[in-house]
Amino acid sequence: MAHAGVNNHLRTLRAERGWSQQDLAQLLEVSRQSVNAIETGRYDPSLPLAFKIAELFGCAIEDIFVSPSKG
Amino acid sequence: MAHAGVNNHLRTLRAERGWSQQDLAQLLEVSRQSVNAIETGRYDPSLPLAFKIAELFGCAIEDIFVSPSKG
DNA sequence: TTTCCATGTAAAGCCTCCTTCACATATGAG
DNA sequence: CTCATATGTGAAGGAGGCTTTACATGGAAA
Repeated sequence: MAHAGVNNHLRTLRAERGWSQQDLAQLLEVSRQSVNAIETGRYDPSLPLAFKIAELFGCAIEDIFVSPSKG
Repeated sequence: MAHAGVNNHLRTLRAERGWSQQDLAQLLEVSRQSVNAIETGRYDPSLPLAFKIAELFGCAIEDIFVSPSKG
């Protein structure tokens, strides 16, 4: 599979909280594989999932996901 | 088709600039039908397209797309 | 070593995003 | 009326997001 269109800091944010991918998956109500695929850059989350992630970490989508057009 | 997971203000922003759906589609490099489908709530944009839309209008994704968990 | 947990990944299947082509309606200009 | 523009939608197909099942690796602990 090709690279995702957007980079992200999900792994860092998750690690800061001491959560496993499984923990995060349950909080987001998605599968562990989905969390892993997003962290490893295999694909981007849907917009609703991106919102859910941002809400969980209490920040803006732009603080977690980084458009390639910006550094 | 069911309703999209996220509401948006795309139609308003586009109208403020006097752009047709076709105009906006060309600026975003997507089809006119995609713009229409997003405006009419048939589906959500992908995360990369949401970024592109936000960048075009010079604001945050959260300023255009509204998670249903918030009013 | 054995066991357990965390992570990475593959396959198959379903649903969503986005495309093109096509058609319908409405509105305004001439 | 005729013509052009703007919008809404349907169908079919390709690419991508997400699921479950399953297997592999690596590290920590006993």
